[in-house]
Amino acid sequence: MDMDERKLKILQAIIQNYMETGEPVGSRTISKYTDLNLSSATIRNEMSDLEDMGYILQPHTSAGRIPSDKGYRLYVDTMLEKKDREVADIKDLFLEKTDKLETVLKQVARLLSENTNYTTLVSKPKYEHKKVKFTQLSMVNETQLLVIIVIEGNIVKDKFVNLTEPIEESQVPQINFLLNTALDGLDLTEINMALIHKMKEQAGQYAGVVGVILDAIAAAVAEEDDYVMITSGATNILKYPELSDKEKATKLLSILEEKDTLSHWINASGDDTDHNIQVYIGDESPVEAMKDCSVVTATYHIDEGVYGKIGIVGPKRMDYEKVVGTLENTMKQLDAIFKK
Amino acid sequence: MDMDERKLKILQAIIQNYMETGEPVGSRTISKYTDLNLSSATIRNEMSDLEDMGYILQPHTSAGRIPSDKGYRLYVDTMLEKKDREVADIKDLFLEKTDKLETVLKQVARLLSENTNYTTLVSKPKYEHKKVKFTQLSMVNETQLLVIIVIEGNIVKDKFVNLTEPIEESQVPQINFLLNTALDGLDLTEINMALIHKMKEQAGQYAGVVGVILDAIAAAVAEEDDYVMITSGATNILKYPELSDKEKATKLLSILEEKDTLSHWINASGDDTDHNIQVYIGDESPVEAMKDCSVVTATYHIDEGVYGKIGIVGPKRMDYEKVVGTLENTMKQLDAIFKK
DNA sequence: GTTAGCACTCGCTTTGATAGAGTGCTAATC
DNA sequence: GATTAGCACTCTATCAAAGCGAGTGCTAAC
Repeated sequence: MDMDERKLKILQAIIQNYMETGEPVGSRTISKYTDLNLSSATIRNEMSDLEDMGYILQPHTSAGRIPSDKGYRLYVDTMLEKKDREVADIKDLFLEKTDKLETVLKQVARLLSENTNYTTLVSKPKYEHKKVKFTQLSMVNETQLLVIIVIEGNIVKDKFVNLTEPIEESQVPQINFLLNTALDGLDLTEINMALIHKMKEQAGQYAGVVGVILDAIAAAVAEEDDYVMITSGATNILKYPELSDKEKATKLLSILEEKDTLSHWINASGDDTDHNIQVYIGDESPVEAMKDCSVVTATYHIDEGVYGKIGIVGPKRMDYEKVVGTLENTMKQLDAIFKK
Repeated sequence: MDMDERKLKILQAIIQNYMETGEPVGSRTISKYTDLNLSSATIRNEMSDLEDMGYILQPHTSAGRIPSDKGYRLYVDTMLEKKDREVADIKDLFLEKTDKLETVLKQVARLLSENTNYTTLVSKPKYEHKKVKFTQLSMVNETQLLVIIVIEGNIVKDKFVNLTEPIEESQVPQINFLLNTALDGLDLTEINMALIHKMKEQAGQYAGVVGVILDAIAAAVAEEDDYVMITSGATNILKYPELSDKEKATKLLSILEEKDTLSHWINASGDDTDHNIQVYIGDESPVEAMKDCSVVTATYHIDEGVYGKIGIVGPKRMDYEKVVGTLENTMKQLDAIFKK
């Protein structure tokens, strides 16, 4: 038994109807559904075939059919029509290019979740392999320094350092210079024990201070894992009956609140240049609690090698056309903003 | 009709039983409940009185009684026993005093929500009336500067500034000095249009640059409102049947996600020195969506005049003793850490 | 003042009956 | 050979009736 044009049309009709209503779709519904003028009996035969092929399934004997994961997959792969989706101009959110990246990402997340009525995840960009642009030391008092580290992509990290022995204000510029010459152009991953050791040796009289500062820098840089996911519209989950029973909702919301699992997964998927859009349907997602959801992800690029991901989570019957379109548009806008 | 010892005991028994089970409490239950050896009939008479006085109410004619807001209020005001509550040492969360305040607060929130099984809110401290400690300019490239502002309490703000005309590296220290002399010891609220105007005049040849920088500083300082609430354990809400029906849960979780309303309320309540613990039962809370909850708040102090609030949100039948005790202990620990 | 006893109320659960949506199969039709 | 009308069948969802049980209020006795 193989697929033909008519079966595809019927499958599409089932999926579209199910997306709107969330109820199993019966043969009579499809029969009345314009275009293909077929009786419900014929549709029934075709549906029976589609079920055998695994594209749809029946919740119980006397119910209509709903799409299976395989059905959705076919739909997403071959039946999506691309239309231009309007998204409010992100540029307007971005008052100046100097604004905090985090603020912008939060607003993008909010925009997307309000626009789609699904939940939005945004991962802050990873900058593992970025280089140190410069560091800046400031003296707070004679035993405390403030270290500022600026990384490519204008990411700013700050850290206070308590010194074991007091230093003179006049020494600060020298130490600062020492640090900058040593760290200039270094990859963040290169700031490790070996480097710290080596630099201490070169630091001569400042060995002690420099050691403490480097430790602080390493700590500050490592801190990035701290808070890498932004979520918005988590409560949208509760709008969809198939996700909102207590047990599922609790699991989902917990996962969203924790952020750990998500951030691992979403970052693990790696850089797929070209801000490829990926669709994970049900079990295709590696996160157990999301097996009743679909997730659409996209990659945005801030700078060469600095990228993050945006994900939209909704029920399997989410409006893929809208979500994919909206994400594509958003990516285009983000790229335009960052590329300049 | 007035209150006597016995009525109080009965009320207490009702409340405690209801807290455990969440079910209306009947006269027979209380009758079997040790101490006061009274038959269910007597208890019934007393309960009828307590109902007339407004301390308890009946969901329907043939059900037991549940405490009213007034009942809880009496309980909280007069019947709480203080016991020392153990909370994991917060000091251990705090690896060094140099750690980011936000990180610590997040961990405190998490600790509290896990400890109590309720939802925890933490507001970041307001620093409206704090003074500028110093600013530090760094040159990124010839038309871009990085401004760092350090405020009392070691709060660090950063902001990139795009210049309309390029400057020389050698000018940066001079401008920096100019800024520092002018801003040193200023209250943040004093950084306003008038000041900016005045400073521009004094800045002579640097008027343009200084103006742009001051605007940026004003913007950076204003940004604080951005993200002042931390929440943890929001999904705990769903553990309590009286809060977890779809409608209530959606409202509550939305409020928690938005954070705006909460932050207004929790900050509006002002500084009540002595980290006073406040209990809001049901309607006593000004937030409509929380009328089925109770909220316990406490104030922590980071520094003279720099304080934030911690709130714990749960069902009205929350374990007030535990929550109040835990919060008191937590406050003591936080104070000990910050005071030194 | 306390308590035993009893009639009564009311929500929750179970049961059974019914309606309705949908199917699969068969036989007739195109 | 493909399509369709027709029918028996299945399964769920809904509703009412019945019974249960927890709890009450009141009265009369202790």
